[in-house]
Formats: sequence, C-alpha cells, structure tokens
Amino acid sequence: MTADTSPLPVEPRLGHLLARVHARLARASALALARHGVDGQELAVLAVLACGEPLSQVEAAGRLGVDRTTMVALIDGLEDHGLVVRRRNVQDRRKNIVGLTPYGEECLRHAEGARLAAERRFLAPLGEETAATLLRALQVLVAEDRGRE
Amino acid sequence: MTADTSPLPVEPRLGHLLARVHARLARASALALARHGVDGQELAVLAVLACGEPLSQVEAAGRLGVDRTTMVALIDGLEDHGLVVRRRNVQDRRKNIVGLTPYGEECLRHAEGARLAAERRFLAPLGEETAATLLRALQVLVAEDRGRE
DNA sequence: TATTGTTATACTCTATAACTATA
DNA sequence: TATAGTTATAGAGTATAACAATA
Repeated sequence: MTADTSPLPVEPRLGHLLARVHARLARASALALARHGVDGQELAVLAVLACGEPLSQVEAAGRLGVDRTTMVALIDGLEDHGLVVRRRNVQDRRKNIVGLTPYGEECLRHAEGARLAAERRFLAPLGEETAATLLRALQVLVAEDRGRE
Repeated sequence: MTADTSPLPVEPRLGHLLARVHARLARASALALARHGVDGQELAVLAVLACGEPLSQVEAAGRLGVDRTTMVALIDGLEDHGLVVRRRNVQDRRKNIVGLTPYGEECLRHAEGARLAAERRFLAPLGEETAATLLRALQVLVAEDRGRE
C-alpha cells in the first residue's frame, strides 16, 4: 500500500526476508556452537537420537527430513568424534541402532543450551509477545503445508 | 529447562521452522511463476532493474546480495529469453547498463502480480493482523543484522 | 521382493581465481 | 592500480542409482 514512492530498491519480499533471517540465525548459531564441536545439523541429529526410543539411521533421517544417504555421512562424522555409536539391531540385522555415547550426551546438553541461548538472544529485539507470535505463525505455516501434501 | 522427558522428537527449532516455511513458500511461488517463464530469482532481478535508475550488473548484484559472477549467468538467461538487454555505458565503457525490454516489463508486471497473489494465499491462514506482525518481526530481525555488521 | 546401510556419482547453487578491457 | 564483465573452476550440500546384506 505504500509501495509507490518507496526509495527502497525492492519492496521487502517474504522469501527474501525468510532467507536473510534464516541465514543470520544460522551464523549466530554457528558461532555459539563452534566451541562445542558440532554444527547445527549435527546437533539436530544428536537431539533426535536422544529423544526417546532407539532409532535406526533411516528413522533418524525421516525425523530430520533428510535422505538416508545424507544421514550416513552425518553419523560417520559424529561417530568419528566419539559422539555416537552404531550397534547392529539383533532383531533386524539390517538396521543400525544409533546411540549417544556419554560424551555425546554431555555434548548435546551443552550445545543445546548454547543453541537455545543464541536463539533467545536472536529473538530478544522483538520482545516476548512478538517473538511468541512469530513462532506460532511459522508453525501455522508449516502445519498448513502438511495439510496439503 | 524441559528437555529431559519430552516425548516430542525435537522441540520446534526456529531454524527448522524458517527453513521449512521458506521452502514451502518457494514451492508455492515457483508454481505460480511457472506459466510466466521466470523463477523467483529472475523475477527479483527484473524488479531490481525496473526500480528507478539504470543499473550495471555489479549494482544489480549488490542490491540482490549475490556475486557479480552469479549475476552474469542470471542476465544471460534473461537476455536469452528476450526479457532484458545489455547496453554499453558510454560514460564508462566497462559497465553494462541492463534494461528491460517491453516484453520484460510485461513479464515483470504479470509475474510480480502472480507472485504477490501467491504470497497472499500463503499468508492467508494467519489472518491479516498476524501476517502483518510476522512481516514486521522478520524485518526487525534483518535490520538488527545490519546494525551489527 | 522390499528394506537398510553403503558407496559412487551427479546435480544445484554459489563463490573464488584469473583473464580482458576499460578507467 | 582498480573496477566491470566474463570464464573456468572448485566447493558445499544434497539427491539418485546401484550394490551387498538381510528380511
């Protein structure tokens, strides 16, 4: 409605806004996670593996929305750093049960705390109420997605 | 604080939400733009080129936040489809002034309309007020970015 | 036959380096 | 020397195809 005489190069587009906000959050999170030796995706894997029942690689991949071949590489990295272990499932020997090592659990706690703090700092300029509205709005928009596909 | 016994796979993370919402909007926009022969990035280039003064490739790249080498390929594609033309700047013969053809202007109008309509449909489930809050919140978060860098 | 994990491969997107022509 | 445009190249990130082991 005020797009006519705007001196801005292009009126703000939702897509650009989302991409830029996401990129900035990613940078802030990366900075906060650096000293814990994991990146955001690896931390997400740890969190998924720690949430309740033991998961196979395919199950973990499904919960994160990545391909199983991507999960192989992720688990490789985490295992190399001693954060997780692969164990053959004795009931179904095709499956690897991937579990956190004690070190992995400790890393998850610390890194998740750092990530959460970074997210709170990131949202701080909005104020509590607006931040909550933002999160709810984003959840509505992803839920809407599920409804159609 | 509530991370111990949560039955959820992973509590919703802002990063995931942003990525998923962005991906969904990108799909919706791509669908809406398909019949106009441009994708979102190409449309953004057209919009930047149409906003006021004549721009060189580097200037257009700067406004979109992409590399000049990326802009070369983008302009190549747009020129191949007859949407823009490169003209040598006579004051500074290193620069290409990139302008829209009449067909490019028409394409911009139609495609931008389609994109805007898709964005409105996308935000519709939120209701007007919440959608406005979402947009303002995202703008605050990118502006915050500018303040620090 | 289908599924799991794995590897190799290809694809997309973007940036870096190096070249040219101009300034 | 520095900048604009271009090209070739490389890197990150991810998906697809094919294979062995297992169900």
